[in-house]
Amino acid sequence: MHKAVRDLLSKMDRNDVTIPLIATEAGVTPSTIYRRWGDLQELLADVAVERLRPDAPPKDTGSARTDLEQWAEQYADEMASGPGRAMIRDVLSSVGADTRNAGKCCGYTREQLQVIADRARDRGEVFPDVEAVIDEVVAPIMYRILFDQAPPTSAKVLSLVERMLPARRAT
Amino acid sequence: MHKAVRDLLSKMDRNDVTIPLIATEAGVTPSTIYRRWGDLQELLADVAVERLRPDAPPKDTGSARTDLEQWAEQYADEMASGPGRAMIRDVLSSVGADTRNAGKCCGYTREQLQVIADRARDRGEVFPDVEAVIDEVVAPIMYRILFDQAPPTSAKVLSLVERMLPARRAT
DNA sequence: AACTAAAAGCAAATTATTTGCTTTAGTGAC
DNA sequence: GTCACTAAAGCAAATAATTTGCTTTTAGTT
Repeated sequence: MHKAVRDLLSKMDRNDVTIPLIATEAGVTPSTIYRRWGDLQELLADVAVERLRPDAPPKDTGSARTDLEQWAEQYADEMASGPGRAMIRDVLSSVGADTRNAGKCCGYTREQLQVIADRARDRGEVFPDVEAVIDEVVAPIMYRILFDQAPPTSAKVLSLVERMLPARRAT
Repeated sequence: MHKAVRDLLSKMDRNDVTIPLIATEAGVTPSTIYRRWGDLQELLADVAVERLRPDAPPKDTGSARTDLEQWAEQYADEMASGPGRAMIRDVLSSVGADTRNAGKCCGYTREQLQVIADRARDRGEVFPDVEAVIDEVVAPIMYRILFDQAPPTSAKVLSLVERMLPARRAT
């Protein structure tokens, strides 16, 4: 079912996919989908959460600073892209008891940052608390993407990272 | 029309309001609404943006620090409440060309913060740039509300504010 | 008053959603 | 292996929402 949705989303406008369409694509009857998910919103949210799950830990670039820089830039790019924004919207739009969907995404981010933080500790580097990174790097990026006309530039993302970390030693 | 939607939202579950219902409440035919707004999402977004517009400038409490503290606490409370969260969701869910809706909300916030900043300047106080306040206070609050299980506590909000401002002099 | 353009009404056609009932597929007991 | 039993899926009819073409009203202009 998830595959059918992904296929359709890649082929057509997000506003044109309907449950009967997905059912046909998946070779299934619509009522099956209605009974399992309730409505399109929930199904799309489900698919979006899956697609937002990182498929690999952040790249190890040798230092916490560059790890975080690269991770943050990639995160910002992915989330600010058309598909990225659509997925975030889908996740946030699923109603009712489900703060769980959005919570999962936040959880993925925490896990990724924790990997970077653990590596930093293992190297003996100082590194801020993951929650602080969420407040000072992740949150501003996401806020700009969701509410602002222009997504954060690469320079902006880097400046957020710099603010988190101890001053760079002169080369 | 907006009034009809507000009345219905106060009476019943958000997931049970439909366009035909709103049309009846407003004494209007459904096709009128479909033609003007396209779908329920857009109409709800429209109403939500209106309700999110502040009805007064931030209270003048005598100092930039307390102005910002009080504003931030009220902002966090309103946005984290059930209705607040629903309105944010409605605003973010409106699709298509409309980053405009979310942009308006961001604009309201900017205006409010600018009032506080201008007052601070008039008093001769130092005060950070509004964009920095958005990054370091507003964004973390909103991120926690949208993605985290628990909304930010009052203490958390205050600590975000403190970080923005020059150290408080000992009394 | 007559003309015009935009908005609203109306109703038929289409499409999506819900629901009761039937069928199928999978699981464990014997 | 076969027989119940359960959970999920199919099917189809009923209901509800959405779209659309066309007519009517409304408000503004001459």
